[in-house]
Amino acid sequence: MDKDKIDKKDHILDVAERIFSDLGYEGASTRAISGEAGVNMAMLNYYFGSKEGLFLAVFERKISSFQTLLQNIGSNESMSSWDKLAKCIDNYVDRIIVNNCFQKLMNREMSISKRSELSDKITQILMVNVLEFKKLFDEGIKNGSFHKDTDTQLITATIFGTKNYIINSPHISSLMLGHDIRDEKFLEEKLKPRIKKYMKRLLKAYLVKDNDDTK
Amino acid sequence: MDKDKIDKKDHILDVAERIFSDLGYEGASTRAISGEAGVNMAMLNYYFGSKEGLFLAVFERKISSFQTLLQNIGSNESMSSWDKLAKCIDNYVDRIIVNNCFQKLMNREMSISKRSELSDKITQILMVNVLEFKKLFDEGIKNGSFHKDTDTQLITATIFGTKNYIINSPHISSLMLGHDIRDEKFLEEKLKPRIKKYMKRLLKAYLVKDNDDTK
DNA sequence: CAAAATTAATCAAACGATTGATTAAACTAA
DNA sequence: TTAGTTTAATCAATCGTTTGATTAATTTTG
Repeated sequence: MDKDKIDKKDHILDVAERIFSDLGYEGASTRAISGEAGVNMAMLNYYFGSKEGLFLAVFERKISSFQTLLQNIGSNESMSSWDKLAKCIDNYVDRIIVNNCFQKLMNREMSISKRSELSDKITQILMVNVLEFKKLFDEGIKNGSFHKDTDTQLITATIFGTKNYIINSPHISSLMLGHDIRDEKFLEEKLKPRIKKYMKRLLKAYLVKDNDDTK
Repeated sequence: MDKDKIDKKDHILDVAERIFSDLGYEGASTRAISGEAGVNMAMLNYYFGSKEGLFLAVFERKISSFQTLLQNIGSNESMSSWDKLAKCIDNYVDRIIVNNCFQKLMNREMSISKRSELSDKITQILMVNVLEFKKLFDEGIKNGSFHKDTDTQLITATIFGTKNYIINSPHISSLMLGHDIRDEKFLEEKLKPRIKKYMKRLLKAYLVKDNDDTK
C-alpha cells in the first residue's frame, strides 16, 4: 500500500516546515532536514525534485486547509453584520494560533524580495481571508450598522497585523505579555480568549455606530 | 584624515543594510555585499571582523537614532493623555515609514529562533518604544480619561503590528491598498497621513471614555 | 503457480559550486 | 621607512545536487 509512502512524505514535510520556520529558507540545509526526518538526503530530491520543490510542497499541502475556513459565514442572512464579524474573529483566532510555525514561515518569506513565484502563491492564500473580512466590512457599511468613514483596508491590516506581531516575534511578545507565548497551555487557555475579547472590543469601538462603551 | 574611512564604512553599511533586508542574513553573501559596495571582499573582515560583525554593525549604527525618539513627550504636563498619545502616533508614523528596509530586516531577524544575541539586542531596541506607549496608556487609565479595562498590552501589539503588516509584506499591502507602497511619493503624501488619521481614530474609539463618534 | 522482468525506493559517496575567512604581497600616505 | 589599507589568491567547510549500486516491491510472462 502507498499509505506508508504518503506518511513518509508527510513526515518529511512536517520536519521541513518546522526547520524552514525556525531557520528560514537559506538557513535550513537539506542535510539538517533529511537528518532530522531520519531519511537519506537524496530522498528529498527524489520526492520533491529540489530544495525549492520541497519548500513549495510545504506550502501546497497547507493551501487546502486555508481555502475553506471563513467561508459561508458571510452568507448567513439571519445574523447582523457585527455578529458575523465577531464570529469570523473567533474562527480566525482559533485557527491561526495553532498553525503557529507555518504562519511565521509564511510571513517571513513574504518579506523577502526574491522568490516572487512563492510570494504570489502566499499572497493568493492570504488574500482569501483578507477579502472575506473586507466583504463583511463593506456589507456593514452598506446596511448602515458600521461607520461610513471606516478605513476597511487599514482595519484589515490591523486584524492580521496584530496577530502577526504576536506570532512572529515571540521574544518581544513574551516579554510584553509576561509569559512565554510558546507555552501551549497559556496560549490556548489564556491568550486565545483574551485576543478574541480584545479584538472584538477594538473592532466594535471602531466600527459599530450604536456602540455602548459602558458595556 | 579618517573621514574617508568613515564614509567608506558607512557606505558598506548602507549597502549591507539593503542587501540583508532584501535577501535575509543567510541569503546575503559577503561577495554580493562587497561587490555591490565596490570594495574588496576582505575589506568586510578587515573593518567588521566577520559577516556577523558586519550584520551587528548595521544594527549598532541604527540604535542611536532609535533611542531618543518618543522621549519627553510623556513628561509634558500641560497636555491631556490623549493629546500626548496622538502626538506619539504622529511621531511614530513619521519616523518608521522611512526606515523601511531596516524595519523589515529587524522584524525578519526577530522571527528567527537562533542568533539569540541579536534577538536580545533587537528586543532591547524595540522595547523602548513599546514601554513609551505603555506608559501613556497607564497614565491615561490612572487619570480616568481612558477606559479601565483597556488591554494595554494588546493595543500596543496593534500599533506595532499594523505598521509591520504594511511595511513587511509590500506585496499584499500593495494589493490591498491598490497602490505600490514602495512608491515614495504615495507613501509620503497619501499613506502616511492616512495611517495617522486611521490610527488615531482607532485608538480614540477604543481608549477614550467620552469619545464622540459622530465627530 | 513460479520465474523473469520491470519499477520504485533507498543508500553511501562524490560532484561542482559557493560560502565565509585568511593569507601574503602590493599599494598608499605621512 | 613605517604603519595603515587594499588587493588577488587561496583556504577549508558546507552547500544543493547527482551518481551508481543495491534492495524491495510490483508486474509480466510462461
